[in-house]
Amino acid sequence: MGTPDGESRMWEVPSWLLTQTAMHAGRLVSDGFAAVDARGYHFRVLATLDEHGPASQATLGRRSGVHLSDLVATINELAERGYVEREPDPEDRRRNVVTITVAGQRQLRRLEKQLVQIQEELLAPLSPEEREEFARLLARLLRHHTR
Amino acid sequence: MGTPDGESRMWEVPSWLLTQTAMHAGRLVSDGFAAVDARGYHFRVLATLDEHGPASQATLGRRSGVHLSDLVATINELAERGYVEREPDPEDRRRNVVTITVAGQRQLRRLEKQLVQIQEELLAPLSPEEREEFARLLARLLRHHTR
DNA sequence: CTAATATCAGCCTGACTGACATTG
DNA sequence: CCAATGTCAGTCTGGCTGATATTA
Repeated sequence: MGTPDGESRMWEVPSWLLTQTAMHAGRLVSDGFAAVDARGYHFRVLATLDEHGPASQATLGRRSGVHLSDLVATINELAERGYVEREPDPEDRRRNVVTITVAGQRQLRRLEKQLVQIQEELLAPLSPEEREEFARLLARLLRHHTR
Repeated sequence: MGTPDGESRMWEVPSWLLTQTAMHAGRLVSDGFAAVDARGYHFRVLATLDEHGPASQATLGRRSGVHLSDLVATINELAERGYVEREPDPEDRRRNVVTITVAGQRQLRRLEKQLVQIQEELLAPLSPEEREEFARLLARLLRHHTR
């Protein structure tokens, strides 16, 4: 693949640079997570549970930004692996209370470690100052496009 | 959506900033292209045809970086709209020769115009110098991750 | 009756894999 | 027989939509 002729003009289009680079980042992330039998949603859900404690799926969805429908599958996967427990709430029988387990906390730490390493790989060619500038610019764009 | 609690720590993770921002960029691009009844692959294929002239699908795939399998569908769509013509190559009957039409060139110009406008929207909060720095950093990362 | 909650099935873009038939 | 070409079906991640059933 590399840089086929037809793609050459793309290197002047910021949106192209952005989405392409993001694709590589996405691969690094999903590969890194796959190495510990996880995927992106696992981290977000475990991190949210760890930070805020047990919650219903609806609350968890609101806090983590993961869609309710996706949350169902994610919690299935996490529960299968013993990283969370899903129990009916006796106070409101519509709800499931989801709780992170000790094994889940261990897994979260593994995921955090992976994430650090992934950032290193992703930003390898940039100096510390450039990395900061890069993050700063991205954050500004992201803030602007998320109201 | 905005910034739910569980996402707050994400704002320190460059890969997250990158993929999220790219998601917004991707939406801008596909919305902008959809406004002229197109999608991303259309631009890449039309631009390649315009730059290099008629080619077989295999060649076109190599030049544009679009996968052969996706190219089939893309050319179907472009041909339906009258933007390209697909004819069997009399010299090698395995091949189709794909040619951009005059209407296709008009469409390409529309897409290019959209693309310029999209960059403006995407980079709105950045100064000209910041935009350049941003593109420069992205290009360096992308080059590094594409061997 | 309405609202919240959980579940399930399905869609979308872009990149990609694998199978297959035709032709060189 | 092998290689190139075109086609088709299907996979994946993340973010969605919509329908449905249960319970408050």
